[in-house]
Amino acid sequence: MADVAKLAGVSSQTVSRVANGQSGVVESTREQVLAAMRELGYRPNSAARSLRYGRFNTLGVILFGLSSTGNSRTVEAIATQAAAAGYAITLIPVGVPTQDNVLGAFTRMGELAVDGVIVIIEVHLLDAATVALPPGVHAVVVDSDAGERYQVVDTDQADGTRQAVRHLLELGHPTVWHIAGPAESYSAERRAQAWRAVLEETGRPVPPIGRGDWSAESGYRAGLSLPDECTAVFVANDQMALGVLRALHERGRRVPEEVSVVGFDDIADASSYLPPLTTVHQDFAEVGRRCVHALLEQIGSGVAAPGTDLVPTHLVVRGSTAAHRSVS
Amino acid sequence: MADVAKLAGVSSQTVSRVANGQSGVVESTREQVLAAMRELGYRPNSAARSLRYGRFNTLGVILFGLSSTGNSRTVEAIATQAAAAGYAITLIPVGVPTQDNVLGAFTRMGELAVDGVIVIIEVHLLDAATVALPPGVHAVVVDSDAGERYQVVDTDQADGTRQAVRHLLELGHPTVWHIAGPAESYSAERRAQAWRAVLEETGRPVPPIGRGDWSAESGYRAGLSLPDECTAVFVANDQMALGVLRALHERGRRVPEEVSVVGFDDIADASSYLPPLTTVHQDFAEVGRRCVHALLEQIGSGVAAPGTDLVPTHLVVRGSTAAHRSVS
DNA sequence: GTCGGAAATGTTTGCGTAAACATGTGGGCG
DNA sequence: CGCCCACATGTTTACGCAAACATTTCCGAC
Repeated sequence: MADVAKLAGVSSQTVSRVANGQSGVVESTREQVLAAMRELGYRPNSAARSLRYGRFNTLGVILFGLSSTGNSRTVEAIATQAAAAGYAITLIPVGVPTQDNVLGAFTRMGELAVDGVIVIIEVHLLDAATVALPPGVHAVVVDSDAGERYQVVDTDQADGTRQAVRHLLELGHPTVWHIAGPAESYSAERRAQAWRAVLEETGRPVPPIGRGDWSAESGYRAGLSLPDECTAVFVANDQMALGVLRALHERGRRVPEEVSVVGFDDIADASSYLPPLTTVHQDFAEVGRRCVHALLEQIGSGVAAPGTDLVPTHLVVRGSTAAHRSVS
Repeated sequence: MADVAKLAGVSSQTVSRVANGQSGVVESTREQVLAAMRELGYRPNSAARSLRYGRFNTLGVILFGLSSTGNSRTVEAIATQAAAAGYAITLIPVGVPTQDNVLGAFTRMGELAVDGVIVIIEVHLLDAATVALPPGVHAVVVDSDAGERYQVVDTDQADGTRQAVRHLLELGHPTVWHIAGPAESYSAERRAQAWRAVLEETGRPVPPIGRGDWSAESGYRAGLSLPDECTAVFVANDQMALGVLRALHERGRRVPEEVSVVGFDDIADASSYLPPLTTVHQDFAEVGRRCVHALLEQIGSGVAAPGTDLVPTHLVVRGSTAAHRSVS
């Protein structure tokens, strides 16, 4: 900056004013400064800026992985929304979501150049009081039930599940089987609980639960283990549903004629599955938007407002569900 | 920091030494300082650190979107690898990859707190000399042919395509149709060129090319337009291949008995498609690793080494391809 | 006892920026 | 014609940290 000032024949303060587009600089001077900037390839040093302002204009995102279905879309929405507000986002990946690793990420994050963090670890470790964010850090948590201690943005998992299960029951299926996600996952647990609740409320038998790890492959394995009397399955995400479709196909059970399948997420591919998948639509982008909005508000006001913000879901009926026909 | 120093009864320099784990601090003093840090919840200010050191320990990633299949996996690998080297990564999303937007991102990036950038915009704008990174910025570009001006890490698109097309020809198909990605995409063009080259080398007729936008939905539409005489299709990515499978299914054309389909990417779901998809495996994680490695080296040495680093690909044969049987 | 030297700790300084304050310069108005 | 004010620009300072240098302390050797 000093070099620019010298070349333009002005003080560094004037350069600063030009760089920030402040008024009070006469046009001819501005031109000179801009020319000097171009010539020297001047670019402001954001570290110094941050130091001066005490803010980084950066948000951190702590996540377990981008590969899991919705995360990348949520992160994308966060990035877009943050960019619109003049914030950059920094990714803090946590390899394996063990307690130690998560704690480690929180610690590192504390030293990172961020004004606040969004936590998307998908694992209900935050519920345990042993794992806590450093005090004084502005944070918004996605998909957790730590709503009493943190500001939480969550998809309305329970409602989406209810819609899915009721849809199947209304089609005349005697009951609905369930293939859940990993037990450590908060979302998986929520969906499983809601599934069980609907069955119990309506007096249906509750079949044993299947488990997968969100991957299509695990869904395939779970699908192979489904008993023959099963005529309706609610699968905890679309990718596992894809695996279930394949398993049922290999076993010669036609979908939807013999078995109805419902997924969760409504990823872009779901409408191209064979058959196109009936699934619960989740608005990842909206989750991202609300996270950023809530976090920026928290940073701006300086106070956290614990509580849970639920983003609605809705069932999208496609070709993988049909009315139950009793075995003739 | 000054507060900690006062509370511990030492100078701020000693606090600094403790914070950085330097030697030359007697145990009792260290204890006191650590205690004071804990009590005050002290966390070092990374802006000041960066300002002092002149480095941010942060890499920027300029990308078009995380939704496109491989990007999220590449970014994940980048994040993991960077974290291992003590670097954080900052995402710089570019909404629509127009020239203006990309230029804008480059400009913003110049002001960002990063030591270098990885560009994953998937669009061959960088080839045009009109769009250039700010001079003096350390950069590595993914999937581009700007290898003469930048350091490029690329998947061996051409070789993967050759393997795919030859595989189909060896199965006895008279020729191979192609459904390409968007014309703006560098990868799409590379794959289309390689496909055409193999057909020409082997003296096969070159059928008209189909186009999609990488989405399953667009693959579905392209699949509906395939003529009846088509017995083998090479689709530019797995998601479009999924759409093609659906289109063929709806048209009553059996895969692989009547039509063989090959995809590209080998995403996790591909093995669960109906039928499991034969596809070209791409090592996204390796791409990410090499990017980070190359970039860190460039930052360390201060000099760029333009050139292209090709990550190999290989064909994974599954159930969507079979020997050609002449129409009887 | 004194001196040298090593180890522990303190002091000064500058990284690049922008706010706050200081200075200069010109024009309008009484 | 002089005064004052508005506006353009310059100077000083502090942000938090750590390198470089300065000082203190303590120990052993003579």
